[in-house]
Amino acid sequence: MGSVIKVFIAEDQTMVRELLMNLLATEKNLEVIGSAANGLEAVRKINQLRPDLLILDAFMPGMNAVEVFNDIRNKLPKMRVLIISAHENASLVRQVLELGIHGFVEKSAPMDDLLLGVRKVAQGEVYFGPKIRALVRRVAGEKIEAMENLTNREKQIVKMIAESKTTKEIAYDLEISIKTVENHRTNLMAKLKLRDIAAVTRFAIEQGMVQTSSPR
Amino acid sequence: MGSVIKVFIAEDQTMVRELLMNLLATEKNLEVIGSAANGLEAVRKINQLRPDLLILDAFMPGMNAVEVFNDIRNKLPKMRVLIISAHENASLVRQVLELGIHGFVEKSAPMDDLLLGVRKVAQGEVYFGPKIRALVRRVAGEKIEAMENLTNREKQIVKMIAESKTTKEIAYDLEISIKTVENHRTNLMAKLKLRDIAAVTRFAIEQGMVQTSSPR
DNA sequence: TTTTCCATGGGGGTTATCCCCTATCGTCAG
DNA sequence: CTGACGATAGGGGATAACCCCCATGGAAAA
Repeated sequence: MGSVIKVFIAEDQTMVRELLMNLLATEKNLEVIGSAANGLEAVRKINQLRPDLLILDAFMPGMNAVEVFNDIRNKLPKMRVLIISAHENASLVRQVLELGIHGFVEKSAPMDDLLLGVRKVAQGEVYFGPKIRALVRRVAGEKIEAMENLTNREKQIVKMIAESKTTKEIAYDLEISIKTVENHRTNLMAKLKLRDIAAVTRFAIEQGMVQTSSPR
Repeated sequence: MGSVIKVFIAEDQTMVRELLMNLLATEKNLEVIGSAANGLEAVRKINQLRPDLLILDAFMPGMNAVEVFNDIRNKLPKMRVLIISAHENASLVRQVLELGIHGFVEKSAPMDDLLLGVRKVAQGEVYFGPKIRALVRRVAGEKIEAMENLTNREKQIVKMIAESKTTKEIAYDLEISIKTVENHRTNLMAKLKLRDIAAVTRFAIEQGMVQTSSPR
């Protein structure tokens, strides 16, 4: 590969964004062609600029990395993606693996690991930071597995329960009977081995399905 | 102030830490005398190095900024502290204000605001980033105030509810009658304007009273 | 083609939550 | 001293949550 690789940076933390831009400016073969500080801006600019490599912060205002990726993957199937994240979130890591994203580095990693990740992913290889590798090993099981056992309907209802919706309201919203919602609730709680609404709510928050600052 | 200000940086994100160290190295009057990537390491080194200015990440592995500050405030009462945070957490901002910390800048703020914050706090002034200022205005009233209106008994019970304890279990644990617990629950929910367990759970998590990974 | 899984709906019951009330006793501030 | 507040305890009732059970139709997998 002799040509220059066009890089786009999507990162809401100004400090990190600036650092990356300065850092990559000194790299041969790389050219930073743009940046964004939130998900929507990122999607718009990426579609326009069509970079070869996207460095994407895991959590940005509005959209997370997976949502951004889903919005652009079909339009730019050859683009390579490196996720950087402040948190080693098990659920996110799993989604990232499933989506076939090429790299994931935690922000607490040494700078060398970050640069290595950028270079590897830029060259078409795959790279995961040390903590992410450890997490992938450790986490193969646990709640993520339980989460996978939930049907789409059940996931939908977990979220609504954690948002303080009552069974009646859920039934109305989904246009199904109260009894069906009760059955789904019973089944999902059994699968997750949870016994009450408080536990379901904690689970949903942990999985990033709802925020603490939900309505009501 | 003609003398050189000794700065210590506590930040787990390597990128941000490196950026700050490089950035502050070019500042006159400032000298970076050390850094740490987690709370314990920070406390140890700060006690040893006795910096004049501490730049402290809000959330680090093991201890958060408030815990670190509480550990060192009495030993180094004249040290100035600037918090930097990726999240604009209402509860944290309130604690920070109460503790008399001198500055708080969000990581998504422009670099100019960050540098301004460092300079102001270093010079003995107070500085809060744009989003933090907005948050303080917006939030001065809402849930934080409500939280303050809770009695100790009520706070205790909020926590237990969010930990999936039933009314009966709470009554047993606190050695009071079920009816008293119900009354406390009713009162606290009215004060917080919450209508069900899911909302109480989200509130408790938001306030840092419980973790999502609670038992059960 | 069976079998398995999912979504749907219901019967029937126990327990917990949620919402009104009233009331006593002690403490602390005005 | 009086009034406000917090912690305690209770009555009574409506609704929601929680836990079994069973059944059906469709889709997907074996």
